[in-house]
Amino acid sequence: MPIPIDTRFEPKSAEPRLYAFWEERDLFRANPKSGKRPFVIALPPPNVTGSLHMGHALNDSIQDCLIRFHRLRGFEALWIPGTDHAGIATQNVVEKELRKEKKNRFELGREKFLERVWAWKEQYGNTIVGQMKRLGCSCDWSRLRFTMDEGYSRAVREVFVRWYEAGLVYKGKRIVNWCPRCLTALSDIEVEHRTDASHLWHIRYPIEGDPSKSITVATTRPETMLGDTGVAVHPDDARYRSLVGKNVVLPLLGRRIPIVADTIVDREFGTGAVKVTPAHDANDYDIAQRAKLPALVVMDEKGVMNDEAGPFRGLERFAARQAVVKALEEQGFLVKTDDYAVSVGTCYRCQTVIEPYLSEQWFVKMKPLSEPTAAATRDGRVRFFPERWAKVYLDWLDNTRDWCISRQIWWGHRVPVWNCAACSERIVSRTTPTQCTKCGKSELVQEEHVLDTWFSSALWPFATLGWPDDTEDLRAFYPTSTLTTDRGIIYLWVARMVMTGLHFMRHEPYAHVVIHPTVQNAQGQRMSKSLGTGIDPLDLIEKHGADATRFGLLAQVTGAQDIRFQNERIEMGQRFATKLWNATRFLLDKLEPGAGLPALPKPGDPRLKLEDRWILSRLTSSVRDTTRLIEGYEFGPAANGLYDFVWSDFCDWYIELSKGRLAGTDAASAETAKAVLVHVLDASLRLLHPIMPFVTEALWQELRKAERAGSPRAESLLGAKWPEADAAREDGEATRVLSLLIETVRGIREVKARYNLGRSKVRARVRTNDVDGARILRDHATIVESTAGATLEEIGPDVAKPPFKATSVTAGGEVYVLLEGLVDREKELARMRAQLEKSKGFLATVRAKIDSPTFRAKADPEIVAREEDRARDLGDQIRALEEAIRELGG
RNA sequence: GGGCGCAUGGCUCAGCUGGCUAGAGCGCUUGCUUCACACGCAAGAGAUCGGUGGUUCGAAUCCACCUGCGCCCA
Repeated sequence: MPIPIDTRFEPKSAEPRLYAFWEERDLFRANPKSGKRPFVIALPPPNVTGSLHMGHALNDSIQDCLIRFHRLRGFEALWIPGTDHAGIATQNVVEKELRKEKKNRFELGREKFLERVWAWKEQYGNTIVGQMKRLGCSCDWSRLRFTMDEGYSRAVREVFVRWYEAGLVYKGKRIVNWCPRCLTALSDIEVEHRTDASHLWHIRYPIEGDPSKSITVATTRPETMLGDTGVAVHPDDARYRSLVGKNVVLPLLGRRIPIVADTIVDREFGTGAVKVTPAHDANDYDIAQRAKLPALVVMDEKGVMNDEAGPFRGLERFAARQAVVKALEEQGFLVKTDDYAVSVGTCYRCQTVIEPYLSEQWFVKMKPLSEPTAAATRDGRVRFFPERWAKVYLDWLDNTRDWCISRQIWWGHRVPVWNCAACSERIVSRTTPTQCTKCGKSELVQEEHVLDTWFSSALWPFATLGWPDDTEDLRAFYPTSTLTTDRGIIYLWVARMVMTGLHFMRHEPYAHVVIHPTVQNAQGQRMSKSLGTGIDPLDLIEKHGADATRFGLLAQVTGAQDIRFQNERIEMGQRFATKLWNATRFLLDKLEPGAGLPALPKPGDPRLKLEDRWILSRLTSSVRDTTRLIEGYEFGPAANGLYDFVWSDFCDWYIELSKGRLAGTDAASAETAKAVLVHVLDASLRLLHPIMPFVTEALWQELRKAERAGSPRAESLLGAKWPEADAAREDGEATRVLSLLIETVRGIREVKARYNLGRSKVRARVRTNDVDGARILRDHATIVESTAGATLEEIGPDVAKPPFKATSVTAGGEVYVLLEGLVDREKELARMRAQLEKSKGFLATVRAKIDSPTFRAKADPEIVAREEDRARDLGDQIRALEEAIRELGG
């Protein structure tokens, strides 16, 4: 009585059931006391506003693959999940809701608004968690964190205070990316760049005291000239050297401003002279710092020109540009206007053009933090996969500016700084103070700003584990092992996590950083909701199953930086899951429930037949390859290698070869075949589990039904062990012999296909090139006969050619298939001539090598020997083909 | 302007440190309802590996330059 099993795997119903099975048994929970070596991944926290997109799906598949792989390998595997409060994004979502109600946050007030955001978060914030479960992610949900939960917020304050006390956090005026619509500073990643067709305006600035002389500057933003406080040239520029130190009279406003020298000026750009507007350009700000020029803000926070703009006051910045150009032209200061493609930064939320804006903000001093961070990568403590990303990362660390950490929004960690209204004392505190530490009065006003979201996520690897408390988790699981993420946040997030980790934990937060490719759509475009170019991974899971989705995504991961999404790969995964299901079905049909699984004979046991030794040898290679590939984060080759092994080696050949034995009368042989089938299938399930957790778990449990009661086999595949590569199972001889047999089988099948003989059995003779080959074929004739659908009448080096036959020339000799008058002479000739041409061409290239004395002298002796073997085989083949052609009268 | 990635059969991609008669999946052609699987089995057609030079006994693989597409930084 075989073990019953559904004819088909239905991911839609099976996957949620299996996930519930894992969760009910709490199998994802990590134990800090286990004493096992930890393997830890901190999930890059998705935005609470987010839903699973293709980038998440890929990144999560990679992480789950690593976590499940290490879990099977005996590590204490911990995948820490969580979500990010995502300042501006979340605030915008709730503001949009308010707008629908014809309200805004200012009417509500800060406190009420924040209540509203929290309510929204409670209701919708865990959407993505459910979606990750659909994907099969084995996160330890008991440790789910949120960047604004109570403990985490304490970590944020702790960091701020400690850095402030160390002089690493300061308040100051700097140029920031300012969105005049959102009215806040933005991080670099929140600024998108596009190229616009615009102009380069050349403006003449008269030299003070000598109106006949002037210096011409080129600019893409003429309206900012109102805030010019200098003109800069390169110190080595002979054209302007005599002018440095002189003043010019600023057109339109008549202000006197100096000409300064600075090496940052590009002599090739425009006229080689640039206007300096320190309050509205980051480079100009730097020049001004060096030249001690004042900074003059000429527009307000909404981008409207202020009092400093004189006659242009009240104009919106782009209207001001027009007006300024017109005025310059009228007054004869405009020298010329060139067409020019200009790169403009825009707000990623509202597409408003970003204004580099001098504004008072909180900053983190970068240099003392970035230097040790760069060193950690230079000396190999933090490695990147692929390695090339280390360079990108180091370039940024070596040139980074101070980090603006304050944002003018409400949702986030409010800067833990209070100012005393009575005595102006600044209090920076871990806890909310009630009275001034200096004057004792309680008129404290907290800073309005909140911290950049990345400030809190920079603490992720240790704040999630309970820092600043000295928790058991922190001791057991920090540092984490591997971080996998998108290249887009290498600077913003990866670098900053390493900085904080080194600074507060005195240890880098992870040893490996895996930068996964970006998933593009089939046309090579970025997947984006607003462009409608995205594909929803949940649709894929719905249609093809989570296993198929994961397989398809992982199979596409190679070293390249982009992958074009191929639905075919997902379909491939789906068919693969079905294949695995059916292979198991085949085996279960031969097993009895509770009867116990047959034990695999030891290496060298004579019960193991050729094909047994062959598949066990192949399995050994597959175990070794898969282990190495996953350890090296080479998911594509790992997935594809397993696909080939299971499908081609195991299903196409081994299962086919086992059928005769299982149906035959030799009970011992059948038992051995069964044992090998069980062993290889079982190992394959474990190898595939990190990639396709659901179907492998389902089949594992089916296989378990054959076990006797009390078997030590784990109730879930999650409790199983990763297969070991057993060197004693390696068998080069079996591999060599089986390829000769496969060659011969293919020869016969090819003839049968040529004559459309379908499933009918044919009679065949095999002429081998040598006695050794003949012996092998005779020993294993049944293998050839059963898989080729043929009867081998004669085998040997001098087999007589039958009169009516079709011939197939193989590497080991010739196969004659008896055809009794069916032979199509033309078909045979065409076939053989084509093969002859090919072989001759190949022989020529091989000969060219062998005949070259330098080749013999310089190439590896192994290579030389192989080429000589090849030449001999080809010679045999060519002779056989020529003779066969002659016989047919060709 | 600097850096990086990609360019291989009709399509999408593998081919890491040079030894390949260049693989896979899809698509295409032919045959097969073979008792695990038609989401299948078997067989087949189809590529001078973007271009030009160079290094080498030997280059899809290394180097230089060029062309096209994409990403990042300034």
